Amino acid sequence: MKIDPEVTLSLLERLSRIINNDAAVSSLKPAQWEALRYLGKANRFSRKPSALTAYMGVTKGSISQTLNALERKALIEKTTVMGDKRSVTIALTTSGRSTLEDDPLQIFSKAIEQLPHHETAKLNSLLESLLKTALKQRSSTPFGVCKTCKHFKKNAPEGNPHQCALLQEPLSGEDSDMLCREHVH
Amino acid sequence: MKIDPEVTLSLLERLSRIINNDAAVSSLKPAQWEALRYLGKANRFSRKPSALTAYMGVTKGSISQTLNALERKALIEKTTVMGDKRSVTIALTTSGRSTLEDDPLQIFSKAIEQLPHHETAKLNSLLESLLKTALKQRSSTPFGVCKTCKHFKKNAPEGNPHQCALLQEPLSGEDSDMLCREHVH
DNA sequence: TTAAATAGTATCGTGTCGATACCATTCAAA
DNA sequence: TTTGAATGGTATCGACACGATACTATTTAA
Repeated sequence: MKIDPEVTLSLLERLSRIINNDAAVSSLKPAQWEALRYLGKANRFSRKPSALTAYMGVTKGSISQTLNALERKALIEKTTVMGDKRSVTIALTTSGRSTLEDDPLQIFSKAIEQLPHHETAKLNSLLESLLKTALKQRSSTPFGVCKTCKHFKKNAPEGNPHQCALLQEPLSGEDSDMLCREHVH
Repeated sequence: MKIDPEVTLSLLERLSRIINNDAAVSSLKPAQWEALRYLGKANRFSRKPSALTAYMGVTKGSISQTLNALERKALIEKTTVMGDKRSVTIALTTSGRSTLEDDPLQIFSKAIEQLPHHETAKLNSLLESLLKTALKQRSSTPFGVCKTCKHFKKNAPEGNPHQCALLQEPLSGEDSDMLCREHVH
């Protein structure tokens, strides 16, 4: 007996709509939520408009607007990075960080937590394979965390616990758990 | 060891964005695609603006606009239903039906088809439980197909193969595979 | 030293969404 | 039977999201 992909597709579609529109009620719009979430877990090389552009898969113009909105609401701060005057680094404000605590997406957290662990792992790998399929089509990248990256050098010799071999930058333990735009498996 | 729901959440979030924005490229916008998809698989009691409103979880004003757009593009047709002059029934045009053939969401179909069947079933049930959690919060309904409904009377006596006990209406075999707003498990 | 690439911003038009106001029609209750 | 509420839809407004385009400033390469 053949299982119809339609069913799965349909479930994904409805779930997507809900996740993407959670914001309708709250103070932030969907794109703003997603940007804020990203900025909350991206490492310092990746808290930039260009990285966010790649992550969200929209044009830089749109990102610029979304970031403007977040800045007007005092949830983020932009600072021109030293070394390259064109570039901008984004930091969450205290207010931004506390806003993230009330993420409407958390209603799903409980549902996910209630699943048996091995099922969660299974779900993750299935979702990941779907995501990869889609990302491949738009030649985008999955944005993993440093400690699972090819360039991650654990316990690098020079004082700092770890290091990124690609960017030649030290990584703290906390850094290693953050998303990076350069992530490679 | 505890598995972090963050990971699952993050995957769902990105997947949602992609699914919800697939439309950016194509001729139809996300909301229009979703409405068209729904209308393509909803039974005759459910091809109405009010049912679509419940399905998509947005206000009737928004639905009205989206349907206007689809009508302008000649993908659907509205006809006032006999019996209640306020009510409207929507039908896909030939053009609408052929548009559905090129649904951008189909890139996922292949990925899903490649999964082992028991995994697809597992994925479905996991997604379904997540969806239900979210729908419960907004006191909405899952919109199942007739043949899995409490009100479904298989092989009803009166000539027509099946029947809906709630609406007291005959159901063809094809009908029984369509979505209904009245669906109850 | 100039040309191209890069990082961002600004502006426009279309679409989405909630909110509100509105219009018929149907239904219920007095 | 009238009359008032509920129902099913539409129209319009303002905020935001998005792609497209045009633009600026800086960096890099030739």
